[in-house]
Amino acid sequence: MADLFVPLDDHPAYRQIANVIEQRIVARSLRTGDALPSETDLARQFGVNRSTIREAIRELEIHGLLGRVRGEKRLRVTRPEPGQVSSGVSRALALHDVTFLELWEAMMAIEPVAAQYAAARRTPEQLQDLVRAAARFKREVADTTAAVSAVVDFFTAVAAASGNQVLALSQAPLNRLLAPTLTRMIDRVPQARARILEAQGKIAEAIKLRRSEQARTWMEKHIRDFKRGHELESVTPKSNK
Amino acid sequence: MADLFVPLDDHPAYRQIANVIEQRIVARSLRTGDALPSETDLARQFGVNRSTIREAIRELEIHGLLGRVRGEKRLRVTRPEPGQVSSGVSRALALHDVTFLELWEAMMAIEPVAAQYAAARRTPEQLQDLVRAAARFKREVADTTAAVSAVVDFFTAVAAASGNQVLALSQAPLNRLLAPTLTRMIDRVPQARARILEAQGKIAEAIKLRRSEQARTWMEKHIRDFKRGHELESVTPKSNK
DNA sequence: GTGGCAAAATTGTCCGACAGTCCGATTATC
DNA sequence: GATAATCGGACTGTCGGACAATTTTGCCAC
Repeated sequence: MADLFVPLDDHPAYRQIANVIEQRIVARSLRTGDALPSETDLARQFGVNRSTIREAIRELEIHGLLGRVRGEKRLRVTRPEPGQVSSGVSRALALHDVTFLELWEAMMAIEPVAAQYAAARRTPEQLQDLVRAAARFKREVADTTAAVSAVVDFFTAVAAASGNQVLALSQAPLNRLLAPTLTRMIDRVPQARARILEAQGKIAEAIKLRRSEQARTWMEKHIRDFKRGHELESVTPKSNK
Repeated sequence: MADLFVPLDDHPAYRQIANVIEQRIVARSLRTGDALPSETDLARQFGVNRSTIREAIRELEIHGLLGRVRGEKRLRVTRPEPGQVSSGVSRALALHDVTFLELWEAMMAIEPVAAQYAAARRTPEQLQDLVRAAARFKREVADTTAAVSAVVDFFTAVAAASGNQVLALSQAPLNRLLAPTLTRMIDRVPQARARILEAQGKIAEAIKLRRSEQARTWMEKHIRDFKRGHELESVTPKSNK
């Protein structure tokens, strides 16, 4: 079944070069923060033209392996940040026309667990971030855009507090997908804001008091609410179209 | 917490161009399969040099939004495939030095749920893929590399069968992280192979019979085994170093 | 050392060019 | 008439060189 030969694809020089540099980075031979040689120098070392180097660099830059600190010129090795990486994932998902149900199921799988671990492991700073996001929601509850953004930040803060980078990175793309749906929902379902407020309060409280189980079950309720909200919003298609 | 304004970094022309094209794609104004104009033509349309266009294109190509069918020259709009996207995520995670525990917790959150939905929704083809991966493990059980790859394929097949693209895409990066650990474990812990074999059998059976709960609990056991295996392997540091 | 300044280096962009290859149309062959 | 060989054009990958804008560096005075 599996083909005997794989097509040799990597031919383009810029891709090969990108791979070489990438391997250096993952092998830690080039370490985070190290500055890279200049493009001209790289071109000389690899024996190719600068244009070619540039295309290779672009690839790594996009993957978040290379970057420059604001206003600086020299390129240096950086660690890919969750936000950067996850944006690619969420765009991919958006293009695949994920349904709300798919998103919801994934959230249901991840968020409660994240909340549970957050209760167990959160640092004071992480707790503060989380509380602050909740406070922001409360304060900006009338402004839909700000409120939605606060909800997203709350989820992000919980995931960060879970002390698990894998969960955090898995969760990040979900946020971006949630935002549009949530915006509609929050506007059309009157009780949504109050329920979010309550849930965030309970979850934050549980995480503060290090009650893992409570954090988990409240997060479950919270997410379940989203589904109910979505259903309510869907069967009330009054004002659109 | 979140900054109110993002610094407008997009200055470089190649980035702006990339963004413009990207927006066209996500807005479906350019649709999957559509062929793009040639680089020369794009350069003309945007009023920039071809080199600049190339750098922009590279960006989209890497994100999986653009690609070319093997051996074809024209660039066309493609949908980012999970494999492509997830490789970025797993590389990012690897660079962040995720621990086995972090990985395990995430697997524990996602895989059982995926198995559960797979039992409910799998198509005959998906079932077949899954069974085939299990069979491959059984057959190649002696060859560590092949066996590990079969395990990964099994997980992938379960996730695909879940009928949930978000879960599938969340799960994909975990595989690549699992492989190295699993390789060591499977070699050092004698009973590992037998347990994997049994678990895969039970899970496949449950999915075949559409027993959601059973699929879920067996997957949980399966994943738990990994943790035990990892602990066993860790406290038996005989042959290395 | 600190500050300031001019020179050197570096990046983003442009122009022009060429070999290798893919595509489409034309022509030759059965 | 259908298929196969052929040819020219179009396009990509890569190259070399060039230039303005900005950053970094080396140096000098304080």
